[in-house]
Amino acid sequence: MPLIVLEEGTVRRAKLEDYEEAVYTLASIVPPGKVTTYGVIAKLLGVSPRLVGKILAANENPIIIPCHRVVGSRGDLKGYTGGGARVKRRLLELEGVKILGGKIARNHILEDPLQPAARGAGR
DNA sequence: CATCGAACCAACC
DNA sequence: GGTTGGTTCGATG
Repeated sequence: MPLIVLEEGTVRRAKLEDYEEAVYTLASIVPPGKVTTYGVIAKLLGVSPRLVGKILAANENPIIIPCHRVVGSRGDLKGYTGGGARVKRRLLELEGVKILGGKIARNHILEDPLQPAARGAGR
């Protein structure tokens, strides 16, 4: 069972709009200079990574939603609407994210936005 | 490392 | 009922 939303005693299947809030929130808590992945968000919300992408793609608040801070699981930029992945890379670099060979350094990827700085600079 | 194919979840036609 | 999306992962060359 994917997800059930309760509303005043009413149950229904989860809609994309129900995930929007969660996805946007997770994306917005990602600090500058760091990024998260579609897979992570998807896992946290219990949805498929593509859904996350679709939500971010359909986000109506690209300004308050740093959708460019969401990248592929392997550090790939993947797509980005509103200019293309080209712009995405530029934005991330401006935030302080290091990108090598078109891929983001692993140390910039937050595997869990809910637990930032899981290991600090480490090791 | 690059490419191919299969899985996921919901929306759309 | 079938296809598509800002994906992901495993197997092969």
